[in-house]
Amino acid sequence: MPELPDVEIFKQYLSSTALHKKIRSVDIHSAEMLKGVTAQKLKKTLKGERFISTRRHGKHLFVEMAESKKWLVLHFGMTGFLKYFKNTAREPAHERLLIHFSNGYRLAYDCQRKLGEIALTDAPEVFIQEKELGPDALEPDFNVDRFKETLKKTRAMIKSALMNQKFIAGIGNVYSDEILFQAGIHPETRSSELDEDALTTLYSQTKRVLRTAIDARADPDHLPSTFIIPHRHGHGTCPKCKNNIEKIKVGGRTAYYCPQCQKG
DNA sequence: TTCCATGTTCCGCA
DNA sequence: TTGCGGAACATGGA
Repeated sequence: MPELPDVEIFKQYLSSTALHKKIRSVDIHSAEMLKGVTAQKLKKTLKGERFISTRRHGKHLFVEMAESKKWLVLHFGMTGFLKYFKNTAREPAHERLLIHFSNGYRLAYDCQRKLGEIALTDAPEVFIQEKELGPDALEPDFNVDRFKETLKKTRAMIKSALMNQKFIAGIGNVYSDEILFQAGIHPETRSSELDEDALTTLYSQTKRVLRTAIDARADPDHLPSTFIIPHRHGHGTCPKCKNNIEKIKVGGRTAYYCPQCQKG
């Protein structure tokens, strides 16, 4: 489930495995996932390089190269993840990009449904601007005033507004449900109708939920029992009031919420 | 077999 | 004109 917390974990994973190692060769299995760069150009750019640093903005991961100073950009769609391995037995099933290092290890970008994206950019800032991405949900500069300002100016349903990457980068379907549950706000509430108190609560819960998820390594099994995410499938019950969780469509996406605890 | 899924983008309508 | 909301996209599992 690659939303902000998941991508943060991918960033930590890549940083602790694949940095500073020489890239011997690159295999591109699904060239249609490359955006704005040809397979030939990407291979040529990566070959002989070393990754030296990583950054994350919302759901995008940026990996800097030592020589060219360019950045590899990875977006994970609904099903993407990374795997660093040596044994072919550990090779994932839907590799779209495979980077071979001179130490014999490989870094696979696996994306079963191919809704992710592989790109190259001169700088993360340039990419973020071109994509018109909003501020990262966890960046310190994104304070309560900017959060309120952003959400007051749209009449979209609050769940849709939280998921709009041009407003705030990093929140997807699953964590928007969690944030709204923790804040006690109904997902279909019009964003512009939220009062100051509701917005203040929503802001602090946005930060808290995302940080808590990162601390849990974005693993649903490690999330607090007070979270709704573990009860998000099947016929779950609310961890606060024990009533049944409702499943509805909001802006075309599946939303789970507690009708008792989340009022419009 | 049909439906549904955590992602973004595109198009029609208000 | 702008922005919202549903459909489409690619693929596979229930």
